Amino acid sequence: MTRSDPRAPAPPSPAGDGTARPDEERYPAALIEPKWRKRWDELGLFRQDITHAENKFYCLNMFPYPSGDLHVGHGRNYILGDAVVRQAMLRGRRVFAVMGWDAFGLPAENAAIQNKTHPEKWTLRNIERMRQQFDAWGIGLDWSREIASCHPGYYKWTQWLFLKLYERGLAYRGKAPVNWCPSCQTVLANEQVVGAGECERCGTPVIQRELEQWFFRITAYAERLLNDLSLLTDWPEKVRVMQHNWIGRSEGAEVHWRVDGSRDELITFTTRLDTIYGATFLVLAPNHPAVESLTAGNQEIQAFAARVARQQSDRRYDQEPEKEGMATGKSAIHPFTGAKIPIWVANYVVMGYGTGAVQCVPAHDTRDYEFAKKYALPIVSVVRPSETGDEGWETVDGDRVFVGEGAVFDSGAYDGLTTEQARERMATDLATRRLGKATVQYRLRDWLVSRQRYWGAPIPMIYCDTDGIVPVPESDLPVVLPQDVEFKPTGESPLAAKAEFVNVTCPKCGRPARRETDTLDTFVDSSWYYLRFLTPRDETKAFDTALVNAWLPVDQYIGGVEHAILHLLYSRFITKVFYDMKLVSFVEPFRALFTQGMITRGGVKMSKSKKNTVAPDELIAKYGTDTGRVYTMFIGPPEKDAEWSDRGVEGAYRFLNRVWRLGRAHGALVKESASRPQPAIESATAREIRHAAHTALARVTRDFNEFHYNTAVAAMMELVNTLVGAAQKEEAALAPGAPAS
RNA sequence: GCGAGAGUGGCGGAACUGGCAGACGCGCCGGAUUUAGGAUCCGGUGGGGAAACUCAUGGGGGUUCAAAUCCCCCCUCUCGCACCA
Repeated sequence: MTRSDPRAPAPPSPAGDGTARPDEERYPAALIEPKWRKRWDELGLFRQDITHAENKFYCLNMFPYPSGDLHVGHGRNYILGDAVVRQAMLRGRRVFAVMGWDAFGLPAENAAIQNKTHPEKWTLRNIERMRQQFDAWGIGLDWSREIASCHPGYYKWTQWLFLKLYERGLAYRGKAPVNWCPSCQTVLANEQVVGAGECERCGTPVIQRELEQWFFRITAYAERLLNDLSLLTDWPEKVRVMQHNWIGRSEGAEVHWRVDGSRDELITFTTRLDTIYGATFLVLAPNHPAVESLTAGNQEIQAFAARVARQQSDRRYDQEPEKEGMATGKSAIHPFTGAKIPIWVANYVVMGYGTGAVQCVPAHDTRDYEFAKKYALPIVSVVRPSETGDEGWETVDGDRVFVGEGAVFDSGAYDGLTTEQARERMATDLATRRLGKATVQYRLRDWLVSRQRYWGAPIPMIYCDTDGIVPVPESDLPVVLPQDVEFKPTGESPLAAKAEFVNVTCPKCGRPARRETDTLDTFVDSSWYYLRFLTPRDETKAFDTALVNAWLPVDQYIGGVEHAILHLLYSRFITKVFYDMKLVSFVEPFRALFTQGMITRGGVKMSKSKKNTVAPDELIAKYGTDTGRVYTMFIGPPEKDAEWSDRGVEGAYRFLNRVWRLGRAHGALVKESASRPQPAIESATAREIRHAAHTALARVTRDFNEFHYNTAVAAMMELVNTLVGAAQKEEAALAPGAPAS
């Protein structure tokens, strides 16, 4: 921003004294932009009096993780959001635009280990830095409402949320596998497992370990989360579909199979109960709980199951692996025929879906067919296609397998029924005999919220030898994260090594007890933050029901598509829980959603680790904020990824200079003519200008409503081109052959 | 494999409900300015043709007075999920 930089905006020289030719005059961004930012601040333009909510417009960008310097890729999100905010404001909406920080999480902890600083210090410094950058970008925000999820005044209420879920039976403790590095003795997040399942730090193969962990029972809300997607008409179709698939509802039936020669029972889930007369074997997932008892003493098969289970958990293959299995030697009793069919363990059934046990009908399922062929298991057809043709036929290794619908045969009392009728009847009959029933399965799993990490909200629970699991009383919140802990990864939360933290008296019996030392997943922090901005400093409650009901749902939510599933699903879930608690009156937190694309450079996402970022500070120093903003808007369709181009930036800069020169040369005229009555007969040029202005107006309005900022900028460029052309024509007409100066 | 989206100049991309394909920008070419280069400003710029014209929106068919846009078949790419029982 120094004057000596030849590219810096030159000071205006209206006298045309020879230091700068009029056609070279630059837009003096360094003078103008700070002036206006100061003015907005003085006016309190973005401060909102929340006591009035009529005509409200709550616009929210997904709050960022304070990772340090922002680059122009981040800038795109906030510049788009700012455009939405300013348009709404100009249209007289009561705008609510706020910013916060998703400030807990692993990177802060890693940075702390690396730089020997405290995560909090690192985080707060980054926040400070990023706040300045937002300001330099001219993003209009009500900073008096800023929140940070790592602040005790905030996470107190994250902990409160946990207690509320616990009270309602929606938070529970259960076993779950974690990624474990045997060498580092630590739990690893999925993203710390690299290559073919190795520890990011030391390269040791990562193993799975079962730990007691906390879960949120989001599956209890699966049906509503699915159904209410239909309310979200202003969400991108893509995101709705992703959520739909993630929840993954399928209707089918549970079938109980008695294990021959034992009192044990296996439960399978199938969507094709109608084919059960064709079931010639059962397959269990390698980590199915029954595997151990069924194969007691058989080391070979247990080793096989363990190996295959590990392979499954890696899930780092491009194609499906070759199907592999071993017979357990045990059989199950077919609930309809009484036949004994063998029970196998195989790698193509996973524990994470259904019951982890399936009936196998090789004649009507491609996977079962493939497996049956390999191990020479019987293949029994029971469905006859209702129509001829290729409908419902699949090809496996050159063989044709019918997986479609039709009529069943060789199926006892059900012969002749359509597959659909057979499914219904069979389910009813199973239910009567208490051997099964029609059920609905979801792919969605419960939300594992425990993290064996330091930098997060402590889970407000206490373990007492007498009273068991005891929640921390609400009046004792927040459970404050202690400052001085050792961050060395040890395998459990660093909090566990902190005696002053761990040792506590039981709130029930007063005897010595231990605190939970795990912290909450940061997605818990972000699952409710949009409710906090209305009353960011309230120490008496998480949010104010009346205010929240007046100002929410968020009218426009903006963020990256990378949050299309988890963050949005969790927020929707928590909102529904609050709805059930009668704390909010709406069932969906975000009325409209816009997911913008990333900025790439050299074809890859702009990121610090890729070393392909463009620093906004340099950009602003060289061209000014508005150049960056115009370019960012113009770079391409906002919902798509866009490649950064330094040449493109210069184009935006040229455009702004054109506007500047046009204004300086003709601004006075415009002002004057505005107060003059419209002449009865317009000149051709005047008509051309009027037409261009109205066209631009219409297009920009339409484009803004549809997030087409790239074409809105183009429309304004066109208008300016027309005006410059018109000005030249007029000058030529006024001074024929008489050069000025 | 399933689902979603996309294929238009040298490049990013426009084209509202079927109505002049290529807006706008980058690049390139020419001009002005400059000792020169850069920067800046002005103009030109899909292919072929001297021209009238003509050919062009991944490929092939179709509907229509009229198709980038609608229908059918095929190809390619991107993203998401993935042995979902």
